[in-house]
Amino acid sequence: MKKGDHLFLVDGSGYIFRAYHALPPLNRKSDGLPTSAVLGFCNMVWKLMQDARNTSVGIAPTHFAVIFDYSSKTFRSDLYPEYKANRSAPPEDLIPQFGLIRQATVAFNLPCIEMEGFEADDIIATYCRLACEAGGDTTIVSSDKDLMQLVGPTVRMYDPMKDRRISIPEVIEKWGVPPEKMIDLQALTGDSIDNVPGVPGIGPKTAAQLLEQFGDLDGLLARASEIKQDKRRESIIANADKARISRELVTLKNDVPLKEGLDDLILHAADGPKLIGFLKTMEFTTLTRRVAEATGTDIGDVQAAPVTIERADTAHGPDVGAGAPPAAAAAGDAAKPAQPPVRAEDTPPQGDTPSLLSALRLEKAAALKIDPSAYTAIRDAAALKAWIAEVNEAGILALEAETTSSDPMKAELIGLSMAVAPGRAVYLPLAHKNGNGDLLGGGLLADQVPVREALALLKPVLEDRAVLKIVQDMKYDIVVMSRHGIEVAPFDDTMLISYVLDAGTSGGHDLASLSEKWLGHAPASKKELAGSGKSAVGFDQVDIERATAYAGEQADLALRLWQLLKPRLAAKGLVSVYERLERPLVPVLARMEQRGISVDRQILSRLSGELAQGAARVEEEIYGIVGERINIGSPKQLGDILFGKMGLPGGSKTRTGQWSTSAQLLEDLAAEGHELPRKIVDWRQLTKLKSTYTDALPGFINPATNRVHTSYALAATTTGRLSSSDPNLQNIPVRTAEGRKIRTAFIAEKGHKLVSADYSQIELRVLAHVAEIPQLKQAFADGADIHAITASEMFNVPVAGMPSEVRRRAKAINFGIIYGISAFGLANQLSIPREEASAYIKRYFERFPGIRDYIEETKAYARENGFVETIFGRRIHYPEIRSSNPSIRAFNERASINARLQGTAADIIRRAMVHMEEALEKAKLSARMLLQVHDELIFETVEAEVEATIPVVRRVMENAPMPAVSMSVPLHVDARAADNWDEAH
DNA sequence: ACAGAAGCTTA
DNA sequence: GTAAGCTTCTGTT
Repeated sequence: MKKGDHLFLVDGSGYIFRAYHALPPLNRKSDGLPTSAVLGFCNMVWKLMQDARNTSVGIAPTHFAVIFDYSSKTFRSDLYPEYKANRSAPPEDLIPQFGLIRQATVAFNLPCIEMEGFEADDIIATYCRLACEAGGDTTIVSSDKDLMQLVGPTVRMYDPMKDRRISIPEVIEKWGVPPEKMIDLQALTGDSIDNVPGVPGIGPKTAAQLLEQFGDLDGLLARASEIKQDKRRESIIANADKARISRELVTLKNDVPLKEGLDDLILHAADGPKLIGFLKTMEFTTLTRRVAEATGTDIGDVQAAPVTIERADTAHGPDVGAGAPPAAAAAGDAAKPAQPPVRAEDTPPQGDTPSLLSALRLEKAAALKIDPSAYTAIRDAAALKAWIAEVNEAGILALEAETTSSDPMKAELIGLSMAVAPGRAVYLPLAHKNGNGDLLGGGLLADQVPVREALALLKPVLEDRAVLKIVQDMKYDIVVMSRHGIEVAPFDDTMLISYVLDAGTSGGHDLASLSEKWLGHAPASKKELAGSGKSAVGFDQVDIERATAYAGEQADLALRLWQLLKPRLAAKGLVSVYERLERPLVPVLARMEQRGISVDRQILSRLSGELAQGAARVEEEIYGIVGERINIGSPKQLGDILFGKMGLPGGSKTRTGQWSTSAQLLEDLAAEGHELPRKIVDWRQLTKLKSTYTDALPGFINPATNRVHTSYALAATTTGRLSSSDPNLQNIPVRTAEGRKIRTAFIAEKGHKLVSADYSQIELRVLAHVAEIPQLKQAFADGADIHAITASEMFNVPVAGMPSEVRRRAKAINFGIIYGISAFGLANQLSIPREEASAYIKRYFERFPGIRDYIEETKAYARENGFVETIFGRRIHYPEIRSSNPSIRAFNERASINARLQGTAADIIRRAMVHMEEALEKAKLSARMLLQVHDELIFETVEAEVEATIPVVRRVMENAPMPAVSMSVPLHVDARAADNWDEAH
């Protein structure tokens, strides 16, 4: 090897696992032999040999080798017996592929290198050193962090699956340290997969910071006492030995006694017939053809070459432990019948009745073929004007905003897709960029109508009362468009129509699910267009042609679904649910989300500090009792310590066979006098509050508005409730004093107050109304203590002077009814024997026979119809209510009992929200709704109007069922104002 | 990277 | 016993 030569080292073992998991399963057609990893490997090697210049590598190889692990037993196991000890056997269908990939390597005319007692990584390290000494360059084909220590001026890595080059800057970017410090970093962080211990509590971020500060691991260990953070310092001092042994484990050996020298790795031209013979045997038709073309071989001249297929018990692939089960299907076995093809065909839409099926067929016959290539892009103002004329003619317009973010408060508008009839869709690109953009908005692609001009042209149509806009998930588009000064109306929302028709049936209400369900068509996914996870790009980076096909289809599908679904609302008597409870709530919620709520950063930061201190203190106490520094956050480790090492009693197992460490169980142990469980419960509370709330919330403060904007989902629950996410503001702590402090951070603007108004016992009131229970109705009419009345009825004790325990039990039963009571659940809740719980329920039904009737009637109705209804007519489906499995059936029965109550309560507050804005406006009040938490509404209002606002809010909420339904039980709303949410609640 | 389990928060 | 969403850990990369 000489200067200018280039050595490629492929980490064969690493690639096998990655390819196996990343690629869809693939089986040889003739006999089902699994081959996805083999094909991935062959494609990758072929590509590297053909066009390394065209990939991120940029250089063609002169030397090439594929390196494999020989077995899991290496010198490291002697150093540290636990090393890689918890590796399990590879998946069954991967086992035969280890051998095949070695044979593929040989077929490619490439050296296939492995060495007993050493890992592939050590061999790679040794070749790296040799190549470097000879003056050559090296590319390691792998993305394994264990190899990053080898990166240097002449050595880089290449990730073939992401086409990404990893050299010194990329290592620094990813890990915060240069390659030569990777060993020390790994020694500190450890590796749970390989069982490298590291130092507990030190992750990559901390490790990088420490190495920056102290130079290297030895420096750090020598001067560990200087570390300021108590816990960190002690952990490092206590675990110095672990760090040193970890360093030995992760340091790659670069003096492996190799059989093949660098000259043995010189790359030879592919032997066409030999390679094609192998590929033919594997039945890789596309690759076979490509290789044949490139090598000038006639495929017909080549016979498929025999291959050897190893069974698990003979293969010496890495990590195939001695205890690995033999592969069930040694795939070449001729006696085995061919397995079914693995790439499953699209399943046809499911209908549950013959009439639905036939209706489906009719519609599908009527539906035009969906052809994304037929959509066009609007590239100038003249075309846009022509399109607008077409829209006015049609009177309907399906619409979707294409943006850069799923958060509508941050999303930049990139384009609009529009459709006026099935198959007649266009895409209007507005802000697609070429990737070379600068801060001044350069990089904008040519031939796009300027945003301002386009929106000015579109605004009249989008706001035209005579043009119905059809949108899938309108709330998102309302927020985005209103940020551009356009109030889109009127509209229909296909997601909400589906939700009203089909809440509770399987499948979501998103466009892709609806398209598959009703049109039998899987739309192009955004993932395919823009990638996913870290490598995702903004929609502005998608080229306009591909964006047109994708976006046009979205609008086309929304339009077709609307045509299909809208008539069904009337057919099923659900128009008023849609028009009164769903559609009008959309703009209301859009405004609430846009307003957001003010959150005090300083309060949260102070709380975070307090919680951190508290948690650290409890943590030390726990370590003191346990005697080692376990990860308290790991239920697995915790279970082992509590019930194994410390031998605490009881302990049930979860369904995965782990010890249960639930709060309930730990509380019980604490009650028996054990001190450790109490501390664990405390620790969990502190860390939960910190991670979920005080640490996370500041990250949701929108820099532009300085407020937190949650997102409400209208179609996420089965019962009609809303849900809140990003952040979820419907589960902010309230039960404990510690938790409630978080609510003090939710504050009113200066000169304003927060008003909180919540329904009292709304679900029990609904129960009293629908089940017509005289005693409960009377109690609510009298404004009495409902749980005390229940207890008094059941146990014949007077309300005055009632022991709190008696009332508590009655309260649990009342809640139990709402949840579709079971003796098992009640017994759990009250920590009493199941027989006793049964007796309570029996007694309850004797005193309130109307409730038993209500329950039985609900079950019978659900069984008969497959759904239940709220008093406003909302339908909630329970397709499994007739299941032959008793536990599934019972679950559906309980859920349906609950759904009538929870759903009715949800409908009531929806109606209140729909009526609220108009009532406030009429009363000339400036109060604004900010949040909804199922039975509570939170407003912000100027201080001077607080007193006038509360009665209006209360009136709207208490009268919300009217005039649709007149309830026989009064609703009661408590409301108060304060500077923060804690005091207002 | 991502999925699932466990655990915890709310009404 | 009902209805949700988020974080951490774990186990496959």
